[in-house]
Amino acid sequence: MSQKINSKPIIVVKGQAKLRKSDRTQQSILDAALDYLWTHPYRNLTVNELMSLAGSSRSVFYRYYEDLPAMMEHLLNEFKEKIMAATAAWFAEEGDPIPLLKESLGNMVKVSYQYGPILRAVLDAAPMNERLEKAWTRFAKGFDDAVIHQIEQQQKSGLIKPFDAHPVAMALNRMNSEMVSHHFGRRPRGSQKAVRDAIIRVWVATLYGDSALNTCFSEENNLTNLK
Amino acid sequence: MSQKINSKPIIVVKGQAKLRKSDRTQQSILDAALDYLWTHPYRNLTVNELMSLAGSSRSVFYRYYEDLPAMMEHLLNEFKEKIMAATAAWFAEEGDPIPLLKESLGNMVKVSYQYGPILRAVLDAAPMNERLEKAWTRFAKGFDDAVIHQIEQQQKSGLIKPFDAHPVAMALNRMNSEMVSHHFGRRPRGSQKAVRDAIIRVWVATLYGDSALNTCFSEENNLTNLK
DNA sequence: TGTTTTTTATGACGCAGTGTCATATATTTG
DNA sequence: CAAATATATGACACTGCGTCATAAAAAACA
Repeated sequence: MSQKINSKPIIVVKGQAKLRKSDRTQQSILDAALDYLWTHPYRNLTVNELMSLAGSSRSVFYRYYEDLPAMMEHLLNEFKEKIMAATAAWFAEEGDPIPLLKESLGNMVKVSYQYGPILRAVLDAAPMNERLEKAWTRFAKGFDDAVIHQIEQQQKSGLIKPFDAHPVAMALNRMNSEMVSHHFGRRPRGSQKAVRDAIIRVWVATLYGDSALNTCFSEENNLTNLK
Repeated sequence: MSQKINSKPIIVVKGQAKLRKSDRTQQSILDAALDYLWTHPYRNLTVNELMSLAGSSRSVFYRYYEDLPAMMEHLLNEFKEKIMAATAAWFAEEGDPIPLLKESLGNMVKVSYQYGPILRAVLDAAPMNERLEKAWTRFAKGFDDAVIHQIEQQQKSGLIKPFDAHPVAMALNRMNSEMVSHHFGRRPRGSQKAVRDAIIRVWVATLYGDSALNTCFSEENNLTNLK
């Protein structure tokens, strides 16, 4: 069972916000986890190893998280917020859908590049643990539903040809997560541009046709220049 | 370490090919594994559980496989052969590429439908074990390379527009494995037709453009009718 | 067939990692 | 600075793994 942690307001000393000990400990655990996951696979992470890096004894961990998958779920939720904010454009339903889709996918790639190991570790860990698997499934389904809705909306207005949006949305989303997890999940990371271009190509060709693609890749200048 | 298993020729009794005891034991292990994986996730499979189902004691298992991931690698290799044979058409480089691609993808879906839990279990187990992860990576890379080659070939002949084939091939292949693993990996399985149509749509739109798609889904009759 | 040789199966062992205590030590509060 | 509360610790039992020495059996030989 995960324990209750005191979460009273922080104390302010000399104008510096001083966090509670518990908050600092928790942060040191998360920092250690991130550090570790940038260079090692999730499967090799043990509570012992993690807490040595974090600078506390093993059993302290269980005061903060039920187990490692629970900690990963925490990291997944942080990632979720970032990715939701980053992809909002296409879902906003106002403006030209094709540039908006490009923007959303580009931002998705950018955020994933930054938080790569979190996504990778979650994807790696999910099949090992029922709770985390469900958390990931919920996250993915939320995304699927949003994309399905968007496709169906634009099918009504004739922008997208009619087809069963459900499996296509799933296919495209799974492709995205696998691509970014594979390319950005561990150092050295792959090329952001190559991944973004490939993803945009597949999405745009599938949803809007290859004519839209031409406009897409002829004027590459309007994309932030990335290495 | 995995042990050496006697592999002398089989004995024939009363016209019936009688397998060695060791062969029968190994088969009973694989059968039990398959039975199990149709209804339970890989993460819950223990050597104890498996060998109870197979009808031998736990340590017998280690005479046949180094560990569970090694057994999964064995199953992956069986799957690999089936899927290679099933998708040969598009790679054969003779005939009209678009119907051939449709055929290959359709067969891929059909075979995956049949051996769903193997693929799912391999994908689930791979991140837990370095050896199996490498085996899966090798398998996936082989497929990627074949698709890359095929795309580049058809780009030269002008059939496919020019773009970086590498990440696109990867994206499409990962999409495929995630889709079939998700839909066919456990009972009740999803609709074969929905998955196949979605996959074909994305591949054809991406590689050959949406004009090719029209020909594709207007004459659905030439596909074997599946539920 | 019966006997020897080889193959296959078993239960017991030590190991690594987990999650949970009762207890000790810090930290915050008044 | 003392009381109250929150946090950290080491030791414990438990599960599943992989490896033995040894027992049982199947196959080979005669």
